Amino acid sequence: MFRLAAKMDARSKLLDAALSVIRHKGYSASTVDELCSAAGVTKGAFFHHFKSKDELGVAAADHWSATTSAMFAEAAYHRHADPLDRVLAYIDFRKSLITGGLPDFTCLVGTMVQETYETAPDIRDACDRSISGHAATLVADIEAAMAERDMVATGLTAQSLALHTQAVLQGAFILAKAKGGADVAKSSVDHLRRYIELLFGRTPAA
Amino acid sequence: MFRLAAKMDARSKLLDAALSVIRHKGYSASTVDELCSAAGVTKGAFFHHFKSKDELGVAAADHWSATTSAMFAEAAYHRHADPLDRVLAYIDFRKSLITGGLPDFTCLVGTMVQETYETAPDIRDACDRSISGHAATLVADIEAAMAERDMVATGLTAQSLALHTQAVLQGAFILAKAKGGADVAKSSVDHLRRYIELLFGRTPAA
DNA sequence: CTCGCAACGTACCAACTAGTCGGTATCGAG
DNA sequence: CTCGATACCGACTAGTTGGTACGTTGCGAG
Repeated sequence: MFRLAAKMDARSKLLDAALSVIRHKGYSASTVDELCSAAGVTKGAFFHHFKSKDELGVAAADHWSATTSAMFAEAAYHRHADPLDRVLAYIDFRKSLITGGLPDFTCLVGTMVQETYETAPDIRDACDRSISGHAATLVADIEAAMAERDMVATGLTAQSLALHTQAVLQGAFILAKAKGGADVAKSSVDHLRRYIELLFGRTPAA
Repeated sequence: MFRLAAKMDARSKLLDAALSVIRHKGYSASTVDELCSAAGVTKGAFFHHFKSKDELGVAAADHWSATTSAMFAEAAYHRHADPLDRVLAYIDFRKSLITGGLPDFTCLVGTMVQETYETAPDIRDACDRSISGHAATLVADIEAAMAERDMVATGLTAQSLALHTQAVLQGAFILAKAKGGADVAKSSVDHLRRYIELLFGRTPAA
């Protein structure tokens, strides 16, 4: 039979709990027991669904990718006619997401990859898939915007600019965590927007 | 008597070891035992110098600040006559540091703050001091460059641009860790340079 | 209904964790 | 020399860690 999960099963509860707990405390400091109690599930259920803590880490990153990509796919910034407008609207959308508590708007995979890039290659790969996969959704629009302005000869690639947007966002989250507030992050996103406006020859707003 | 430390004492060895071990495995995953054996020191020495693991975390962040700030103070990028040239040379310098293995060029405090921003306020503050303090060393040059071009009215502040440079660097490190290579990071630093060139009305090189 | 299997729950363990505690070595002051 | 203080050692502990063993429940197939 197929698995429509009308009722939330232990696996889903664990994955959702993982997103929250790991974003609060980091991956290593998140214990299996804590993950279980946050999910309202016993340890037996945990190791029934995941062979190890690391396997949950991979699944959590994949779950994060699925959740966020669904959210961005539905977002309104795609509706602009001009490709550059879509890119700028994406940035604005990202900025609008920076609200509430730090664990609510920071990135799970950005946090996890810092702790696991050397010790858990599977998790690192899952984090890379998440970040690079999301960046890839921007490439087409950036490429179209570049083509309209024959910027191809500049040596600058759409792929590299797409990755740069993610770097700025990840860095903005780190600064926000260090300073304990969201303002720095928003300000950095403003700089990113201004960069793209300047790059594509549009006069910055403010 | 004053403490000239002709011979490396246990405290210094522990701090140096901490920089290395934590950059490899993150803060939480770095155990006290491992820190000790990496430093060639016993556990007794550890808890003689530090009341707790968290206290070492704070000391490690401070030690990182001291080490890096000494290095940047001596660097050649200060020697340019024009303030904007100094800022751009700083960026080039940062890019030139991105070589070798990932644990060698990534940032200790950027790694630590992600794991501890909620659970260990003392460590978070130490990380903030390190990042914000380093950013502050750029403010004067950015301000001078802005003044020369009467950019003050734009609402853009030197402080915010200085912090943005750090955000880009931190984000570049995360991307590098995710992709397992330094190239993404360098590319992001190139974007940062181009932004500043465009912002200050200088034609980008490549 | 029975069978079988996936989805859990409970009790448990070996290894590891941060931190302690009594002891020793060294060194400068008096 | 003695005295005291600082630096360091290493065995120990109480609690925690990821992971296991085994029992129970529920549910769809035949």
